[in-house]
Amino acid sequence: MAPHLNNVGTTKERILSTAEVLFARRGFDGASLRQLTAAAGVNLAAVNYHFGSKEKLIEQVFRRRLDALNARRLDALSKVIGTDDTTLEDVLDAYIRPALELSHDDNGALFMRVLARAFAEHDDTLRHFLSENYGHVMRQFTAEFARLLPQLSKPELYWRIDLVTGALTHAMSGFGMIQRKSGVSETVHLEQTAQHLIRFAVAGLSHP
Amino acid sequence: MAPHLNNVGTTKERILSTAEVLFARRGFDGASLRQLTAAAGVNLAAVNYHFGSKEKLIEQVFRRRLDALNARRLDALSKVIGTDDTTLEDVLDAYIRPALELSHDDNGALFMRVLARAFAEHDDTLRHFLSENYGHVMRQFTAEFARLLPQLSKPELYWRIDLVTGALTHAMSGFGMIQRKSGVSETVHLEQTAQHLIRFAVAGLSHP
DNA sequence: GTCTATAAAGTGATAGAC
DNA sequence: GTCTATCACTTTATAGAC
Repeated sequence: MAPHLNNVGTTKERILSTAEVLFARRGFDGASLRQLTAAAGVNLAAVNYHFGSKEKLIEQVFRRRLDALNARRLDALSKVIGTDDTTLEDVLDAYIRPALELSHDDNGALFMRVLARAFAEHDDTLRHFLSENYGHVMRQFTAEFARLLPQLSKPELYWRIDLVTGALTHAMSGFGMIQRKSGVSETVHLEQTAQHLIRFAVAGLSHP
Repeated sequence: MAPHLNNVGTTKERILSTAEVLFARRGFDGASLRQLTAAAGVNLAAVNYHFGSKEKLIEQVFRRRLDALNARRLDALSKVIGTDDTTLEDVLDAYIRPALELSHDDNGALFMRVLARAFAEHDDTLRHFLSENYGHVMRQFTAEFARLLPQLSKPELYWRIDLVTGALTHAMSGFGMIQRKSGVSETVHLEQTAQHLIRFAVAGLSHP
């Protein structure tokens, strides 16, 4: 065996995949370009050649997953709104399910951990990047929550969304590592988890 | 003005307070001993003299706050249990209020951010240290939740506690930075926040 | 596009004077 | 208990050969 964690795909892809794993495990500061390029089986200089800097590599790690994830969220949302009988469950399903499904392919679960880390870091540069590029998604979901929960004041609603977001981010960063019982299929496990999270979020958002 | 962030107290105390601020802002890896000792207005060598290593300094940053915080939590818990009419609200109040009160003195709010960071890091050494030293607190609260929510299966209960913990950790790491409306006193603001969090947690734990 | 070599700065930790 | 000076490394980034 080669002394690499990752030796499939192009150099650029290998770097991105390996970065995801190491950023999840040791953080953005904790994972050095030397560890990363060694694990990816590429040359140290390759990161700067392909991405320009470590900072830009970090951005690309987010972009690779979030572009697809948020597109699927908005797509799912557009399919449940606009009718008279849209429920809170429907909207939450559109938000939660794409993230849970992401947790099932290759390193998707690790990416959710990277996301949770970024969330906790409170780093201004990163927050600005995320809000700039993906803020519209959260705004669209928030508008829908406001429509479905007209009895809540704006501050009250924002409080609850913030709490639910904290809970979901935390839960999803652990999901994928949770042992599912033998005899329970992957599909059923995902379905059960989705129902757990959705019911919790409904209770947290709509309690009297 | 001296070029320091912090120049009151003993050297050891200055290091601890400054470490709390910088660890909250830049993370454990992100804040170097050089930045830290410069900001504290002490000599670089002082950290190793007083604490032995950066790792042990980090442990002391946690100890300084968590010893008091968890003692107050257990004290509050002991005062509400044992009677026939203990409610879920009472138990959650015993868990949440000490943390919110901590957020109000000097850098307490920043410590909650350090805690949220540690939570997201998934670092084994740190998790082991926290579980070893403060795990009994969470176990005692969990036992009380189990007693008050007998209709929930063990896995179901653990799921919900995990989600609530994620929400509270996230919320408290932001608390203290939230602008309170002028005209609302510090005491009232804390009371309102406590009620928010408690009601959310009750809903999340006890929904059907 | 990939390599080696190296620059320039930063890291935790320590020895030894005061 | 505090200081300076320094060791031994690691960090990101880049210049220039292939």
